[in-house]
Amino acid sequence: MKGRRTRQSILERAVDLASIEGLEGLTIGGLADDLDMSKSGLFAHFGSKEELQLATVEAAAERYIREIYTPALKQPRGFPRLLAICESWLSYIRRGVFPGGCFFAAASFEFDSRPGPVQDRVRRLMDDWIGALEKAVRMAQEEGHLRTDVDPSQLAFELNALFFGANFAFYLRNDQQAIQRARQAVEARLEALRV
Amino acid sequence: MKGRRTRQSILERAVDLASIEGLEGLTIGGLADDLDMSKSGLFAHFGSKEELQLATVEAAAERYIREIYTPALKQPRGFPRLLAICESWLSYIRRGVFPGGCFFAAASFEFDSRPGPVQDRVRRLMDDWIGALEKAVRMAQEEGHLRTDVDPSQLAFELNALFFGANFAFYLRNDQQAIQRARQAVEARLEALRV
DNA sequence: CGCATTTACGAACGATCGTGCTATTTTATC
DNA sequence: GATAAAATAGCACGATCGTTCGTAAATGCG
Repeated sequence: MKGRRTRQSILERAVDLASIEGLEGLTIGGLADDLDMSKSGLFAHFGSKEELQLATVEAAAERYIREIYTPALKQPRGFPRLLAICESWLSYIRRGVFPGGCFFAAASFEFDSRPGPVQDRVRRLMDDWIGALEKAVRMAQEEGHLRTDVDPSQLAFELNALFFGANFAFYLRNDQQAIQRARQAVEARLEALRV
Repeated sequence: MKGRRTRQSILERAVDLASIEGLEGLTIGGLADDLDMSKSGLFAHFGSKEELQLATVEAAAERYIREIYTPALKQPRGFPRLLAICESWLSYIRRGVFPGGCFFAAASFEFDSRPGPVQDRVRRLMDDWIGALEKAVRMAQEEGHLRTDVDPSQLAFELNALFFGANFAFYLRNDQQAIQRARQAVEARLEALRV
């Protein structure tokens, strides 16, 4: 089936564009022009703009997991893996995996007050992501690598905040030191909790 | 002049709406309907959508400074004022000063890849804000309240990241503990640097 | 009050939005 | 290679976008 392949290439481009213009700024006609295809031809793959947005979020999630989470899982569970996730996140910003900055940071702030299926999906994915961070912390504690008097949710909150802060400083403020700053804060915090 | 008064009330509403729908999602017709006035009547106050966006950013900045910065300046310079700025920020999120969450967090992520006058203005304001944080840190050091081996830019980066993280967790994830988590992280970090 | 100025409105423009139809082209199967 | 199915294109729709313009109403000053 050629349809599936076309659909996938549409979504890859949609993810890139949405990271720049936002999921609402994403336009069916504009996306079609960008891909040199007809509006109706593209539209037929999704049936509605909302379905396109949901599919775009899904494609972004796959890229996100592939670029950040999966590589870090190669590190042994515990402190090394936790650190690898953090480094992976910062590298993902530096490499510009999404041309407009972290897709999910942008989508989180775009949809935090726009109820509907897209918000629901973004929220669930971010819950999963924070959950993955918490799990990595908990495993580091279970392995005896990390002090147990710190709440995994608390540490996951702080690490994620530093990631978003790095994205903000790097993409809006063009602060070339942003990633180094985030790394320093992450490592200082983790090092202090190391047993 | 009645025009100025009308313009101001338009902008107050525009700020609220833009914090929910975004500055691009803000619509002249929609804003006019919301205020029970004509599209062209409202339009005449600004002359273009971009001017409306710029004026909205300006109005949001005034509210931001009035709600966060000015109150904190009543505290004596040094550690008390630095802590007051942080508490003021968290309180500003809890109180819902902007109905859709922090206007500037949203605008920062919306415009971080949209070059133009609006991005320029948002960037400058955020530079000013981070600069104000740095200044508060530096004053705390000069007063002998804070260790001098920490880079003010580094600490300002970390504090701002925690603020954005709190906004994210509070508004998208509906995490009622978000503000408490941010406060804990802020206070732990500042307390550790206190002399 | 009268009058000049400011402010607001109504209607309309071309462009673009998402979406629905029908026709044509391309693909996959026998 | 014929044929059924799938994929894409073309065209048009109503709605809404930002914007313009001419006119009416409201305002403020003497």
